[in-house]
Amino acid sequence: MRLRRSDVLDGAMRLLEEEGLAGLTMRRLASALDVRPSALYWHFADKRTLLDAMAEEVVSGVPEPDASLPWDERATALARGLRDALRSHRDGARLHAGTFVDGAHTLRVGNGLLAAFTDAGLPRPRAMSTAFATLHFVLGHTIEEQARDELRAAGRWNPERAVEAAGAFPGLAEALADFEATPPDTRFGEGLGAILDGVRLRATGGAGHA
Amino acid sequence: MRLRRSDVLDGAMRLLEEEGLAGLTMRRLASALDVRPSALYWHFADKRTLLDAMAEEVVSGVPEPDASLPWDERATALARGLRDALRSHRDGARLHAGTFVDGAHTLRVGNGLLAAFTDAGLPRPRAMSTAFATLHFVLGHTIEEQARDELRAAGRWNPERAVEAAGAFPGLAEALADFEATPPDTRFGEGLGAILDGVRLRATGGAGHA
DNA sequence: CGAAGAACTTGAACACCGTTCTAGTAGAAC
DNA sequence: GTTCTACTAGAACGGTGTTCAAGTTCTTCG
Repeated sequence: MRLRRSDVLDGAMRLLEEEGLAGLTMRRLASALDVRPSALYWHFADKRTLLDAMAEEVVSGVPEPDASLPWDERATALARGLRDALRSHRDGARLHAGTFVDGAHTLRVGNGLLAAFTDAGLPRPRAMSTAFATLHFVLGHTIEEQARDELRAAGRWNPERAVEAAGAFPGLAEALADFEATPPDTRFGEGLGAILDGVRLRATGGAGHA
Repeated sequence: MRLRRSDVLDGAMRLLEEEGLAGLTMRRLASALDVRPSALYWHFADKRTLLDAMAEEVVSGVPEPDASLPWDERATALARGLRDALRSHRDGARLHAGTFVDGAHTLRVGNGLLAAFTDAGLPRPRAMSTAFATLHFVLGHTIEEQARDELRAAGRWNPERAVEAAGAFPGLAEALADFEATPPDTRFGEGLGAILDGVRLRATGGAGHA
């Protein structure tokens, strides 16, 4: 019963769920697999390589949307699929940050968005920039979403400090209250909708400046 | 010549520039300040607290745009200001990720965007969601931008693997070439422009679905 | 001026971490 | 059944964040 590369990867994913990214150490992983730490280094050159493989594993879960759907539904499916994939693993977004454009599956999602936006009528370079902007929005949103969850779970989340800080700038307290009151799902949909509406306006020739 | 809290913070910012986030350790910081590590813990409860203060320091550099400007110029100034602030420090984006909505200055920028979007004509909850979507786009974009720089500097950037992976999906190689060919500034402007055009369309009542 | 108390630092230790190395064992191929 | 490869054990190296009792320096006040 030897150890295989896939065993290490699976064990790492399981450990991530239980302990979070900070608790995922080579030593803990080794002992969970009932093996000495040095054995892991036969299968993965170093921890960074293992984390990269894990990140790729996460994104491989994003389904490919039906090509017959209209462009906006395809784009929505990809963006939501990526968010769901990241959220379905603890610290999934932070795990993925930094390995962003690299990796076959990430590029696959990016390419799907690119196709959707060219189908919408955007010229190629603009469609490409918008596709990656969408990826960046999803990543940024999910990082913050999960960071919030993690902080709350660890008891490090102190609303009173934010409220106190709010007093220093006009309108901040209300903005904060609005932010707290709106569920992440809704905020995500609104942000994505703004981008898609931007594509719609630009596809019809009414391009703004930035 | 005692050590003050601001000395520690300044020293940490300087060390970040020289060594990067991974090289920023309490021991190195202490020896740079000519002090024993435990002395730092008088001024900051732990490393996390120090990193939070550093993140806040970074964002404090975002200038407040002239209130008399039209909404879209104000939004552009804030988004670009945040990107520049993050980029003006090594690993600035990664440092900031995870501490996102917290912090007075981050909320100040978010609030400025909110004001811009309500002035554009968006109803309040929608303006708020879009403001944070913009923040998330900026963060995601800059994380990837700096990660790329850092990987390239460390010699971990291998284009051939990405190109090889590109072969597996139709159209991927071209997308990748486009991505590489477009400067980050342009990509950033296009992404931001899409969001702002989305606001324009939505402000005139032509709201899409997401 | 001198004592009292607060502010701050030291030095040593604790329990971890990623990684490397040599020596050795188990499995597959012939 | 031997040989070669794939894989693992064990021990060590040089780090890491953090804690704590003991000591020092500075400030304040009688």
